[in-house]
Amino acid sequence: MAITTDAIGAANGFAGVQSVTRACVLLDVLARDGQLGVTEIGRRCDLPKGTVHRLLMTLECRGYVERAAQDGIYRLGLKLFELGSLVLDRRELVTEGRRHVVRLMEESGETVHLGIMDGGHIVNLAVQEPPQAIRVVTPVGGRSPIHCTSTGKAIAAHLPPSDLQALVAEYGLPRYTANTLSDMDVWLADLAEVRVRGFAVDQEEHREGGRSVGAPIANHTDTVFASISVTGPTHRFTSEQIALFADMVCDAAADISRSLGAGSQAVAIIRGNSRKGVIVRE
Amino acid sequence: MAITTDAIGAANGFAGVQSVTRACVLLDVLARDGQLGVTEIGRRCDLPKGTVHRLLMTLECRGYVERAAQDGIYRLGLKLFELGSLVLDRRELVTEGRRHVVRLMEESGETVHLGIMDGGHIVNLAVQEPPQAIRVVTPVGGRSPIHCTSTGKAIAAHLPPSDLQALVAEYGLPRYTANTLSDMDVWLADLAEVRVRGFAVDQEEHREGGRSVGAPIANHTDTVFASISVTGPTHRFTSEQIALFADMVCDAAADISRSLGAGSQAVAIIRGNSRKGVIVRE
DNA sequence: TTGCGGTGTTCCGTATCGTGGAACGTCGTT
DNA sequence: AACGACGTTCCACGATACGGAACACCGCAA
Repeated sequence: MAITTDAIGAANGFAGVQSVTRACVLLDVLARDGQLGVTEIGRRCDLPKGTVHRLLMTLECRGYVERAAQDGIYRLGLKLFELGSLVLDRRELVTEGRRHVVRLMEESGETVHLGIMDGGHIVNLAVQEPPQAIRVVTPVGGRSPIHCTSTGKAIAAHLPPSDLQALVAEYGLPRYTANTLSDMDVWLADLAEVRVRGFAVDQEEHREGGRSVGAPIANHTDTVFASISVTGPTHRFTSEQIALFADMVCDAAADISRSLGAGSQAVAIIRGNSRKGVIVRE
Repeated sequence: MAITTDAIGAANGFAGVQSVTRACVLLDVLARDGQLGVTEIGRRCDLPKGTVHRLLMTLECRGYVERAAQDGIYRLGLKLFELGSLVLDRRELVTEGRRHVVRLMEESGETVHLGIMDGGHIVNLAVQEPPQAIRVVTPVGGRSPIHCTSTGKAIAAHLPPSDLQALVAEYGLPRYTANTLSDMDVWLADLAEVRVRGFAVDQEEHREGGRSVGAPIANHTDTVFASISVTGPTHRFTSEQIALFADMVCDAAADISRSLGAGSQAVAIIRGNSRKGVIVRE
């Protein structure tokens, strides 16, 4: 499937500056498919060779792409890494959250994710994997769906209904496993439960054999904008374990929120009204 | 000073696609100065408001920039973080090197840098800081000069003379401290010494009060392309300590090179012909 | 309230600029 | 030697981005 120039929120007519949009598409293609030649890139995004070549040269001048010395194969450049690192530096969330992420990993012995919402998806800002043999691996910077992960649902639960409608209208509730909540009403009911409990649970809704527990993080304006979660194989996520993990995750989320300046009432909401147990689908 | 649209290697006439180059400049400005409004960005890169606004909207559609909800202030977007993370995933160097970086930090008790050369500078791909109170802090993704850091000199020492000439012709040997080697001949002599010893030493040449020891890393084509170093305050880098650090750093560099598939003769070169001591400038 | 200086945003005629097809040079393979 | 596939260069055309100016909106001060 060719990556198109359709913009993210292009319901309106604005398509953006053509060549800039195209340059972005080239980067998307390189991000998805690794390293490619001019012709191949042209094929994948329906552009003539000449155009692709010109755009790539421009991006190369700026360090956004680079090419293997001999064969003229292009790949993403270090400039992107440089800019990407700057993005995180500006987000106190990561500096504040990192030690909690590590501690939570050590406490739980499972993979910990710290995520933020961006354009209908969850972006993993930090990941800490346990030294376990069987563990979940998700790359830093990777994106996860919002409707079937505990990080996603922890945030979604605190979004205004209109935003949820808009999100679902745009992305739908695509099915990943047999357990994915792909019905709007069921999903909304689950989110309501998340609000009551204070934490979200993903029971193999995203990946077969994987469960996770996540809690929301609020900032100084008392708005939920991020979340933290532990993830692991189903057999280590029994009802009792989930209850234990939930306590740890909520504590961590509350700590991070406080250190970001969230008010005590927001923290109380995060911690949930009741810690009633989770019914595990066996 | 306004950031211009001059390309990196624009000795030739090719200036790139105008709007793409401009978009890159906008990102550079945002990277340097944090978050800015449309007018201010326009001022800093000499573009009319309308143009800046149109370009920013395009970049926003793609997630390369984002804006605070209320005030229309732009900043770098998470898409850049996403792409930046991918750049590293593709570089086996980082996955192979990270555990060595951590081990070296623990062994030495000092800050460890893993760097690669890009466009006349060293980019720090990984940094590990010790839990010391006094320590060197350099952000991941940050750039360092090549002529006055141990990471830089470790790589430069194994570059062909013509490349060195070209680098100096373009960037010069700017002085950072009183110790900076800013004379070409002196610098080349230092690099020759690096080749003999197998490791490079920076004696407050980059930062007042900071010393570092670095060794080159070769890949499967037996080409030096990266380096690893320990950095710390001068008082912890005596002649004896430097000798100890040098052993550790060279071992780590050799290990990483081997795991990247470097041949044994390349590793031998990296390890240097003689480990004769370093004369410390007091 | 009424201005004012500062934003961000939109508009539209113009000519600049990017476009893309086709031709070229250069490999490696048959 | 001929082919195919690649990256690169070229150039006339016209679509496209440009940018100045007008607009809308705020917060502030008089």
